[in-house]
Amino acid sequence: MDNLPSRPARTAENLYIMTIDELDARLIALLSAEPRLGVLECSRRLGVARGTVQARLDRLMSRGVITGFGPDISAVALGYDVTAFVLLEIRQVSGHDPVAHRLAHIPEVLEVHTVTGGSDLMCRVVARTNADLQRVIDEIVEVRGVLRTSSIVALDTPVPYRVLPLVADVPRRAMREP
Amino acid sequence: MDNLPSRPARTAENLYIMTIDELDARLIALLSAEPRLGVLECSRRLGVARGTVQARLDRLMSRGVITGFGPDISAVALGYDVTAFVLLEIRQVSGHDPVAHRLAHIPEVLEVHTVTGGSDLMCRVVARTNADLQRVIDEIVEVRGVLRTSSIVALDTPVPYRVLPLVADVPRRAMREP
DNA sequence: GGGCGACTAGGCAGATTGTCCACTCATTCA
DNA sequence: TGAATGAGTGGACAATCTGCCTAGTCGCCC
Repeated sequence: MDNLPSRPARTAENLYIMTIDELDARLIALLSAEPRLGVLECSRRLGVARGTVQARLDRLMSRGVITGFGPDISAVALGYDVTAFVLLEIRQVSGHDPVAHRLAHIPEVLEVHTVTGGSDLMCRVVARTNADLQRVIDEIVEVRGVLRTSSIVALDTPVPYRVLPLVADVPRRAMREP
Repeated sequence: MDNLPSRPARTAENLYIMTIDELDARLIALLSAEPRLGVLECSRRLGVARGTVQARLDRLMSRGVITGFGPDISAVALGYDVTAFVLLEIRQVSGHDPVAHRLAHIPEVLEVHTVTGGSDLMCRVVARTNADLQRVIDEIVEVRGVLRTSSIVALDTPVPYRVLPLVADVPRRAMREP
């Protein structure tokens, strides 16, 4: 039918930045909604041949758009009810990486970014309780190279992490732009 | 062999907060490493019977520890190279939720939290370029109820989002604590 | 002692996977 | 214009896995 290839838009290093087409987006949405679907069932739902789904999946994975199908773990279900973002000021001379590397050894640190603005690093941490958060922050402060921290506690998460709207938007945007 | 049940630690509403045991942790780690493994192959790798793996998986899912196996999408691979955290100050009278709801309509907004501190909301956004980030922020500012924003741009992500260390830590912690 | 939950080991029919093939259609390019 | 190329279709194959079931063992708790 419509034979729109999802052509690579540009190359950076050997990493393809690609524009996905509408079928890719539908496939991703379908797999997000019912992740345990097999290739065959996907092809039925999408109304295309099984080989097509297989090829699309292979391409999405080899181009790095889909990085995996790892199980999504709920920290809350494990008893970690408190989420916070901790901004770090660090001793600049030693650089960011050694500090980030040491932060990575704390299990409650789920994510670390180097950032612009008044701080140098920002990390996302979880804890079991507010008191437990104090313990985690203490562990962070003890990391060599960390000078100061300030925390932003997340009280609620009205929009949990999601990428689907973005995925759906890419083909639309590609449509509008030549 | 060791017959440690992963017993529910406490109940909140009808949501079980559970302590997982070491086999659960190994299963999650295995599935994270090779997500497309079937139940049978998992049982071989873990050295337990197929039925056990099946039962463990069912329980982890029904208790909400594993919330799904959705495909992990790389925003970068889709051309969204810029990540930023935007702190919002909002008109308090209208409340957080209406604003969060409107923010949810912007595809580039990947996550929204209500937070403590000087700001009211914090969201994680992505954009294609710095100029594109300006566009996204403009869209956010235009949301009714938003008074002011300040942005923290993530330059690099030395520790990308992960939960595995936490998962591995839970059985250890349960070991230490009575 | 009996009940209960978790685990092992095995069997079975049906469905799915990976991997072929031949063929069509549209686009690109010499 | 005509050949080559890439994407998709529809079908086929053996090998494998799934969902579901049974029976028996082990450890724990009332």
